Amino acid sequence: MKRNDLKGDIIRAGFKAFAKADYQQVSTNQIVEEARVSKGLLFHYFKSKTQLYLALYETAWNIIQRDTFDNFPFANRDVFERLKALVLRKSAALQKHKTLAAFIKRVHLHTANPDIVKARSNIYQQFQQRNYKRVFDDIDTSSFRDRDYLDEIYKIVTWTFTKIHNDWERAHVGKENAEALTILENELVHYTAFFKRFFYQ
Amino acid sequence: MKRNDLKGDIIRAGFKAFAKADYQQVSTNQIVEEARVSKGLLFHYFKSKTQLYLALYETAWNIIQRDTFDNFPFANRDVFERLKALVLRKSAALQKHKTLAAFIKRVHLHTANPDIVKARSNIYQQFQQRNYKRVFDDIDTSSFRDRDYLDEIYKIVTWTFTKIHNDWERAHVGKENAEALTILENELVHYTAFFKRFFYQ
Amino acid sequence: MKRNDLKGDIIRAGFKAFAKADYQQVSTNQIVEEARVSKGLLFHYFKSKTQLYLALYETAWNIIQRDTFDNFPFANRDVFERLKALVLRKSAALQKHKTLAAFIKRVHLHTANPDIVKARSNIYQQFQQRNYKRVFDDIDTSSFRDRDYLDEIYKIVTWTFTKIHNDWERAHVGKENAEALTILENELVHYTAFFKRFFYQ
Amino acid sequence: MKRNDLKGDIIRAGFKAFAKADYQQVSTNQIVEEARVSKGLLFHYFKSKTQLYLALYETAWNIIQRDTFDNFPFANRDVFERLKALVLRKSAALQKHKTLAAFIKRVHLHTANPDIVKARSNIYQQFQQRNYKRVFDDIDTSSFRDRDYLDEIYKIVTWTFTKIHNDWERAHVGKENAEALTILENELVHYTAFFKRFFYQ
DNA sequence: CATGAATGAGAATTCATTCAT
DNA sequence: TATGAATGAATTCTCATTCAT
Repeated sequence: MKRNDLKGDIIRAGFKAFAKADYQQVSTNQIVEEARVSKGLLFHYFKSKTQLYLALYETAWNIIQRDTFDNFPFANRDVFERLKALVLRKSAALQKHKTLAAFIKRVHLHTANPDIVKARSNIYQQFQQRNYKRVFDDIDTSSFRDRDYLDEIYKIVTWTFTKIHNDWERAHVGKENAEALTILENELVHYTAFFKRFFYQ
Repeated sequence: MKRNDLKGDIIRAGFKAFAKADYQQVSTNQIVEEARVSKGLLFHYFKSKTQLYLALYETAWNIIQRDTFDNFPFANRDVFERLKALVLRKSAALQKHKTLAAFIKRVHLHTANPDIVKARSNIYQQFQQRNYKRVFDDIDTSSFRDRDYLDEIYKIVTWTFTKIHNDWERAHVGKENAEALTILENELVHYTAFFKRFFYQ
Repeated sequence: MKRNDLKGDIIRAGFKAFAKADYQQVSTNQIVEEARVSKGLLFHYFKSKTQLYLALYETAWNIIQRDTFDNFPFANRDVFERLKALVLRKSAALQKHKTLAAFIKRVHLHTANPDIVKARSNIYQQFQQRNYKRVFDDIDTSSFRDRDYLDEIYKIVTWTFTKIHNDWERAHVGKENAEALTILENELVHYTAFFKRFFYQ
Repeated sequence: MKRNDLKGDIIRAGFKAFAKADYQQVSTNQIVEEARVSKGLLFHYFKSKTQLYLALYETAWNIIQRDTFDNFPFANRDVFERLKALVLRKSAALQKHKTLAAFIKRVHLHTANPDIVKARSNIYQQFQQRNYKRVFDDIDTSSFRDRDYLDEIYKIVTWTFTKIHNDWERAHVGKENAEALTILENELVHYTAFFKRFFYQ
């Protein structure tokens, strides 16, 4: 742990600024002032404002992912339980890191710069793929009624949970209490039971 | 019809520019160049870029509203039919004025400037109120089974139609054919029948 | 004649600065400070530093050309005399406008920016063409021994005079006295006589 | 031969960069990146960008000089033959080291920084003096018709050969074949014979 | 109503140089 | 020797707004 983590200061200042305002609206001046760092240092670590923005985005997902998969119940090899845990833990992580959550939301809203849009969706897809690879790894398929339709089932479950999560997020936007998470959990538990009933023997 | 409608030129150039790019992204220079008008004239008619933006927003809704209520079937005093017509005609108007539709969508996405956000939602609410006042004016309530619950019924119908419209819009974003409108109409017709069945005698 | 010719001030400051130092070495800051003008005004009149540079180059040649052809002895329809006058008057004009001469020399030395190099040589060629078109207009060819070789003769004379001028310029670089011009004139007179002797009847 | 010749890497990278672009145009960053060396090391070996530039210039001439005088025919004590050999071997050395040749040309074009201009011409003169001192050392003057005019003769020959070399260089700029060198040699041989005829008994 | 000259703060980025390790 | 973090002034260019005419 370095005494002077100026790069970290820049990153933190960047999250703070870009969580509150749009890419365009935030100036590199603001960031270096907030970070109490020279103008040059920002461009020493990140070769442009755009690169900084994208690096922050990647860092944000890294943090969320780390929290999501830290102590993840991989022991449970049931696919529905795993997906439920993924959605729930990711939501919890985002609620824990409010600045990151706000930042990520803003990045997704950003449409002005096409290069950013493209790079952002590449980064996002990479994280998604990596997550699902881990979640679907070493799944126990023995309980399934009909193993010929595993792919379809996986997709339907993934989409359903995603939709449930999105609706919940929209409904609880800005709210941060634990109660909201319980509501989400109940919803997921309900559908998990539903899926097991239909797809398991 | 004036020979030189320079204010109109500014407005048209504004719609064009702000439909393609965000508030921040568009410069007043771009607009006056597109409008082939002097810099000063823009600030003569609109005292700031923000005021221009908001004036355009108001103008956009005025145009949509004019189209919506031109030849509106006020003769039909049935509340469900009127609401159905409102939604349908507004959708048609937005499909007709594609630039305005794109512009309005962008304005609603804009979050950077809080003053703009506030003023925009005031304008929007005013239009909504005025619309519903006209639609609910001189309604024939004689068919209702129970007139004690009119308020609740009105709200439910309004919300339902709004939701149907939003879902339809998301599903047909960018598409512009008449077929899409027919789909919306069928949906609305279906629910109109439904409401009549339950709420009328 | 405007009281406040700020654009002119920028141009004069530009000539002064770019005559003393290379394109890169001169900052737009220096120029606006020298011209006592706001930063924005430079970019109001010239959309970039490069455009300013090229506009100055064109302006410089315009001035030299004006001086060269002001009261030009077009009455004399002898091609050799005209060419002699062209070279001599151009040299005199450059000696009169020392800053312009220094500026032009620097522009020709500039090799760093390929866009500038290309645009500069286009401008230069245009001026050359225009000059020669005027000089060769309405020439009296009756004295020529053999009119079949007019093109070749014109070229040889032009090249010879150009070479004489270049050698003279290199030899008298920086010197500014009238004596130097006399030397050039004598040289040109000498060759003019030579050409007439061989090419006229 | 050291394993890690980092100073040499910097020098090579410097030649490469400054051969392609002007002093101003090349950044120390470019050089250290090309040399795969840290920023600090450049300033450890060369205390400033200017000092690096001048050190490179001196190094370049050292290399050219080494090649020129390696196996130089000092056995031949005839002054004309020695001068001929000097010009010819220097030209050959520059054709062999194309990057150095390009670099030296650029340095000579540089006018922006007066300190550099001054220091560069000092270095150049030193090399010239040293060269001529070696060439004129232990010359056999016994063949001369009249030894009172040795100084003048030396100067005339030196200037003549220099002029021949310059003209040849301008005519063959960029060309790199051995044929060009032969042309230069023939020219020099011719004038050497001429000088001997007039100045020897 | 109409022009466009004029402003100046502020934007992103570059760069030679220093210095602690 | 060797690293690369750190600096901050300087660079070109943008832009909303004002104002005299």
